Amino acid sequence: MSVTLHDVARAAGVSIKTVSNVINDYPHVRDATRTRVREAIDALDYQPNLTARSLRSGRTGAIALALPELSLSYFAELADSVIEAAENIGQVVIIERTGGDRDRELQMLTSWRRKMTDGLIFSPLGMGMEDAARLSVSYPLVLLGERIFGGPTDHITMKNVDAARAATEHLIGLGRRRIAVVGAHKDEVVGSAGLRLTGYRQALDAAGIAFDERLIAYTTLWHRSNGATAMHDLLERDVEFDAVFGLNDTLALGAMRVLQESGRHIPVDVSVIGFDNLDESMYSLPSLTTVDPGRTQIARTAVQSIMERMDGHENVAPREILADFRIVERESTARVITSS
Amino acid sequence: MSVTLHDVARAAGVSIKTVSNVINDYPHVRDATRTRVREAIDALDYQPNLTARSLRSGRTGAIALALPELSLSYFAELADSVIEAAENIGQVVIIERTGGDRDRELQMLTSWRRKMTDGLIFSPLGMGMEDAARLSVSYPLVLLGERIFGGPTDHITMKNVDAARAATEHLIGLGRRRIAVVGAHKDEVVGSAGLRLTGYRQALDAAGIAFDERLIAYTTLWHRSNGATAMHDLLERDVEFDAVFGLNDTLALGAMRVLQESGRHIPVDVSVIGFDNLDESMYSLPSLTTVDPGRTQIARTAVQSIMERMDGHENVAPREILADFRIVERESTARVITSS
DNA sequence: CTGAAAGCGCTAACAG
DNA sequence: CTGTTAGCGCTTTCAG
Repeated sequence: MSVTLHDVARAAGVSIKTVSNVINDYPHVRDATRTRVREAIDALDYQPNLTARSLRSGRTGAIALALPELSLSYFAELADSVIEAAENIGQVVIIERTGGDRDRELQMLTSWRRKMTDGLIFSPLGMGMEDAARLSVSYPLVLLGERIFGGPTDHITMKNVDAARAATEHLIGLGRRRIAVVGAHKDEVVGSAGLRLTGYRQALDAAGIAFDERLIAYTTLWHRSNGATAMHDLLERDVEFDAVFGLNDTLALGAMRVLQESGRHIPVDVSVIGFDNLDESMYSLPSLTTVDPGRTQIARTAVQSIMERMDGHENVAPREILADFRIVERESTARVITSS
Repeated sequence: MSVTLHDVARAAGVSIKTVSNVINDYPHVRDATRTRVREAIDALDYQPNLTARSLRSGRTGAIALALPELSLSYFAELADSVIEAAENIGQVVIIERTGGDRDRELQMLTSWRRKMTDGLIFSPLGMGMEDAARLSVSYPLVLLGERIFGGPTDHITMKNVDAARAATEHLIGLGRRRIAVVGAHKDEVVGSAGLRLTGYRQALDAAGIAFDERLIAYTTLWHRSNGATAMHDLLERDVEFDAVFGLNDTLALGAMRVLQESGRHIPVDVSVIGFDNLDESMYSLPSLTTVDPGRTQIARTAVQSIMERMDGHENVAPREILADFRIVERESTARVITSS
């Protein structure tokens, strides 16, 4: 079997406590002893049993991350960021798929399997405001996303309204006045779509531009194909527009594609902006201007928050943290020099 | 603190052994006792401590999955499949990022953190054949991918050569004779690029079509933009072609894009096929014909293999398992009815 | 059919 | 500065 503290202790001719002290960098160990123990550890290739350590310490060193599915780019990149942030502080991440299904999300919250983790970073898609109370759990839980606000836990999300407003203002700053929106959800108030549409309207209002319902294209899902279909709708509607705000990058990419097929040139005829700053947006043709919603900050803060709640901050009031956003200017909104 | 076996035992008026028996569905428990214990469990909302169970049983219920990064769609979807497969048999998955870096991959193999898992599903990108011996480890390890063959562990991968050959034959079957390849790697023999190019050449040979070096476009990375750039190269090369084989979907998607911009119609002027069957290939315009490399089967088999190696099959000789592939026909290779 | 008790490998009081 | 010892919560012989 695997080598234990006892084996090392015997080999080094000390007690297991001393070995433990060396391993945990406990200061009061004589140098000679320390090196002797170190040698024994190396010789035997001793590796601590993390399970035993967990049982003793009550910590597992693992964080659960529950999200809809990794085949959605946004969540894949979110997971990547969370794993990286966790790794930086020596934690590992267990990923759980909910499929965006409300029942599975609720189930997740009380799952046995959660017991092997120190906390849960939870990104629901199916749950709504009416489920907020269910987030009251006895372990560190951090909520992500735009489905539930004002819940009983720390909530880390992006400045959807402000960022969408800034994105729209960016287009307005380019001289655009007829700005189409791709991916809106009918009658949604919270939720990414609702909040971002609010930001859009705020920017319009501030600039004195009238809101035109005909410029809004609705989709239920946010895949590339939905962006494409929405753009087809817009083109058929025969309404003029000189810019497009894709409510996320995937939509914008799909819309951009159809725009180009229709013979319009981006960014000369139409400027396009997205939201999410996915990796692939950097590589599209033209590259896509987008809103970086601060994913790494969200990930880092989420992990940090779990750790804080673990050691003593259990009773601090729930916090609402909004990550800083940033417009990433790329080719799709380049200023075009027109010869006059 | 949390409720333990003792608490339940006390509440039910039995010993902890009996409670344990009930929890583990041990058959020889009197019905009356069983229900009494069940009630106590419900009343106290008892949940077993998985860490303690792990310490005792020597199993953690978690599998590690080491891969380059989740922002690459292929790996995101692979991870999704592995998580799903693991979930089906009650295991969770810890994802580790290597960035495709050889040193980090080697490090992964001996990491302390691996100790919290029952085994490792390992998808290297930086390591090569010369590192095969490093895969000799004392825990269940399953190798994925095309970097190392004939190593000391179970290896699950796809039929790269056969599938690439079938993809090429699919194009030939459409009447195509000048088939360009996007994403080749210079002088590579193993590795996805090398193997798939071999399959391509086999199909050509079998059909009596001469290999033309000018139809091969090389790229180092396999992003969309690389597919686009490669296609630009091909077009500038001024060489005729009537079909494109993207060595993966991402490349094919990028290439398709540039083809369309150049005024060529897919599939009328040029047929395009990819490799990987990513989710997004279903939603492109036109939708992309591709090779489904059997990702779910790979994931399922990998998880299964870890479990088998855990209980007794330690000494079975390493197996090389190739998943079944399948051509997924979509619009990009639709047969075009030409009026003659 | 059920109970007592040992022990998985580790950490942390508490002694010395 | 180092050793002894008592558990963390569970499973599992071994007795009854």
